[in-house]
Amino acid sequence: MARTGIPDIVIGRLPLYLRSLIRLQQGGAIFTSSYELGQMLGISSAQIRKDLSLFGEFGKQGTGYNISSLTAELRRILHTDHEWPVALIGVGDLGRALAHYGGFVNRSFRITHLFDNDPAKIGQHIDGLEVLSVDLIEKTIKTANIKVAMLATPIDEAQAVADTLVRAGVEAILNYAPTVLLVPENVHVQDIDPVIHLQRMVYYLEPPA
Amino acid sequence: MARTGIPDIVIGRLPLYLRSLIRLQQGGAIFTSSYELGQMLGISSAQIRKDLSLFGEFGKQGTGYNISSLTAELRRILHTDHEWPVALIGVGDLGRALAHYGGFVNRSFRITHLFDNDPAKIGQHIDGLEVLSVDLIEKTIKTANIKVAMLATPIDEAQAVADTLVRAGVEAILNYAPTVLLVPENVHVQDIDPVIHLQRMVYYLEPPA
DNA sequence: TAGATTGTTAATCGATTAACAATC
DNA sequence: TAGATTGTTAATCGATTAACAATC
Repeated sequence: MARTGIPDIVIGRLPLYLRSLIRLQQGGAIFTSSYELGQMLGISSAQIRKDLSLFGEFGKQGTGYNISSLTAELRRILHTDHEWPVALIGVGDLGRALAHYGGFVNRSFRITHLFDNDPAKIGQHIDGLEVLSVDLIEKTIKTANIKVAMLATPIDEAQAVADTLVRAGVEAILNYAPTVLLVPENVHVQDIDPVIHLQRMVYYLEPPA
Repeated sequence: MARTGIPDIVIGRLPLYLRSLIRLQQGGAIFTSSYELGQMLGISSAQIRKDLSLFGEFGKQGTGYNISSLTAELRRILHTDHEWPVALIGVGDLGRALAHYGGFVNRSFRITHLFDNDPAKIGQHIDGLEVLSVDLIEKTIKTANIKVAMLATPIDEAQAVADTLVRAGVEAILNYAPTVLLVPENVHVQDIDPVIHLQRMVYYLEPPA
C-alpha cells in the first residue's frame, strides 16, 4: 500500500514531475532523463532519481525514462489514474471561475456538484450544473460518495462548511478561504491564499519610496 | 538589511503568523504566546520563537507577545507596511475573480492595472479599472513603477507575458498558469495551480471503486 | 512571590547532494 | 564499444525540537 513511509515533501513533487512529463509528451518526446526533468523544474537530478526510487525502478541506464510509462506510473501512484468527482462550495466570483475552469478534467478531477447558501444563486445553472443549497451538502455528498471538495466561501462560513464536508465523508479539501481549517487528522487540507504568496515575495523586494 | 541569511522557509511562515495575529486582534486579544500561535497554525512553539528570534526580540518572558506590536514588526519585516500596486494580466474568469476579490486591499496589495490581449475585452471596465492592451504592459508598468504582477493568462501565453513583465521591471510574479516560468534569478515567482494541490492530496485517499 | 514564557543552545531529525558502480 | 544515465550509498547540509536559564 505504501501510503505511509514516503515523506510528504516527496509526494508534493510528484505532481510537478507529472506535469512536466505531460509537457514533454506533448512536445513529441519519447524518453527523458532525471537531468532534463530537473532542468525544467529547477530541481537536482539526484533528487528526482531519489524520489522515484522510493516507488520502484522506472528508468534504464543510459536511456533514462520512457515518458509515457513513467507518466502512467506516477498517475497510478498518485491515484490520478481515474477521475475524481469534486464538490465546489461557494459560487461567488472565485467559485464561478473554478466552475468554468477547463483545467481539471484532463488532469483527473471534475466538478460534479455546486453548493451555495444564497437563495438568489440556488437553482441557477452554471455550465449545466445546478447550484444546490448548502443544506443538501451532507446528504448529496454521501450519496454520491464524493471525497474531494473545493471550499470557496467567505471566511466566516468556511469552518462550518468544512465541518459539514467532514461529516459527509470528504477527506480532501482545497481551501480558498484565508483561514486555518480545523479538521480530523484523517482529512487532508491544502490552502490557497494568494496574499500569503504575495507577502512572501515582497519580503525580497526593495520597499518603494 | 538582512534580506539574505534568513531561510526562505522561515519567510514563508511569517505571513501565516501575521494572518493569525490579525485574527487574534479581531477577537480583541492584546497578548499572545508562541504556544497559542502554534496551536492555531499546527506549528511548534519552539519553531515560532526561533523564527521570530532571527529578526529580533519581540516578546517578554511570562507575558508573551503584544499582538499589535508584533503585527507591526512583521509588517515591517515583510515590507507589507504599505500598499503595493499590482498589475493583473489576463481578465478571463479567473482574472475577473481576482479583480473583484476584496481580500487584497487590507492586506497590503491593490490591483491597479488590468491587461488582456482580447480586443473584445480591451476598453472594458472592471470595478472602475479599464482593461488595457498587453501591448501597453511594458510602458505602463515602467511608468507606474509596478513591481508585483499576477499572471492569469492561458498557459500558452504565460511565458511571453512573463518575459514582458520582467522587461518592465516586475520582480514578483504570482503565476496562475500551470507551467514553470523561466525568469532571471532576481525575479521571484510563486505558483498557484489547484490541480497540483488536489493531486497531492488524493495520494493519501483510497481510490474509489 | 510563583507561574508563565521568552530567547537560545545543543541535540536530533530529516532532506539534499555528491559520487560511483552497474548497466543499458 | 563508448557514452550516457540509472539507482543507491554515504556524506553533507539544513531544519526542527527539546530543554532550560533568564526574567517578566
